[in-house]
Amino acid sequence: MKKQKVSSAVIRRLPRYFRHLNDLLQTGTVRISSSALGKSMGLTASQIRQDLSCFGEFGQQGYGYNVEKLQGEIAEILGMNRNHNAVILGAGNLGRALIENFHFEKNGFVLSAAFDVAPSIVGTQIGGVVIRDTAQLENYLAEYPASVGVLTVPGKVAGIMAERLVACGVRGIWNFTNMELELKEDNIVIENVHFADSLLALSYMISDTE
Amino acid sequence: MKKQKVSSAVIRRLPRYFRHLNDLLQTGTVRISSSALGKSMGLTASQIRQDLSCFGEFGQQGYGYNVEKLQGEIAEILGMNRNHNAVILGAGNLGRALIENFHFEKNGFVLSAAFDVAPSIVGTQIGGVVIRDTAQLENYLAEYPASVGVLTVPGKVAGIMAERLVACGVRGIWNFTNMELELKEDNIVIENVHFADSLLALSYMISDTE
DNA sequence: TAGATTGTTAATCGATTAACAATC
DNA sequence: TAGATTGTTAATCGATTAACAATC
Repeated sequence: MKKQKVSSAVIRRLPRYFRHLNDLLQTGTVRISSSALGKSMGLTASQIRQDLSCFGEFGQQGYGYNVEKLQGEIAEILGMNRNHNAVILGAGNLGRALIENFHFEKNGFVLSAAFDVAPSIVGTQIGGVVIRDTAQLENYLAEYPASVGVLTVPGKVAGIMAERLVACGVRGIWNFTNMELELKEDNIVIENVHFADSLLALSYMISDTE
Repeated sequence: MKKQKVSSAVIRRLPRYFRHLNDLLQTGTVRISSSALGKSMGLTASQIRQDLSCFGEFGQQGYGYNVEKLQGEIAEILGMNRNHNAVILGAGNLGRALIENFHFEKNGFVLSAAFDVAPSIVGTQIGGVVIRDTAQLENYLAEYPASVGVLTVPGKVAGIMAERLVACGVRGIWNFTNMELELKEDNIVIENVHFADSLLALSYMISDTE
């Protein structure tokens, strides 16, 4: 599907396009030009056209882009229509926050299960999702494969759990632990959400002026 | 302190340097060369030296860098020694996850208070932090100023709460809501943690190969 | 001292911006 | 049709990498 090697800068902008197009749809906007979209997102019109041209021709001269169509195209590019399944490992505070408040389905994912080691919560439900025993991870994923594992476990077991997920055929790991995962396998995608890195960048930026 | 305009790419790498140097300290490593550090981080030696040269001269020819000293310098650059205070707005799942599990103090921050609107939790403590009534935000911050506000409130009040924080003198906002904040004020730093953007980037990357 | 490694300048590479012919 | 706006090619800008004199 991909025409060429797409740079990571472009990939990181795609979800923002999707989000902004969503907003436009909400407000009933039917069409938008690259320059108008750019203005609202703080990008140049050129950059938007250049970005989109990595994937196809979605606009029309003299008209611009149909918002709904473009949003659909970007959803497709992002892989939102592939019925990706996800499982969460670790139903502590953060795991629960994701289970209850994060809208997996709005992002094209089905959260099929969550796992934890604490007997007190195994078997309970959170936000409609059953918490299973981590010991059952392999059994479960053998029956119900998932493409993404969400790591919200304590850092010290992050590496082990990551390898277990990969052994079960997971293609990507959404890593919320503060550990840098180093997998033996190739071609597994790791997406880190390092809170500390984010806060420290903020710290730098507010400490800047003096 | 800053010698020049530092690019955002460099700023984003600083926390990673800090983290890796921490790991090296843990394992008792005393010195390291740019090439060894680069190898372990997946960067070139050139890039590391180039990055560090934005801030000063921290190495020694023929020797490399003293790990402890370099870590200290980067902590200083990141503003980790400035006794930044933070307050959390919204003690739902995500807010609680941050209060209980995120180590603000390891990143140079003091989490001084949390706020919520739910009468059922106002006045209680979570992980040693008192949950206060959001109505008291202005009173509290007038007495105990904070440099960063953490937004873990529902998206629909994110904008309002952000403006209230800014009016109270906050310099930066750590935004965990899925809203794009647009402040009236200039020179306020917004650091977004958009879970959806992160998952969608992962979705793209695992959907890539076919 | 000789070997190692820095900080920095120059070269290369890639990403962003500008320009414009094509065309709705 | 005339005006608007695309997709794409060329120009510019910035970031990464390479090279090397300085020196510990």
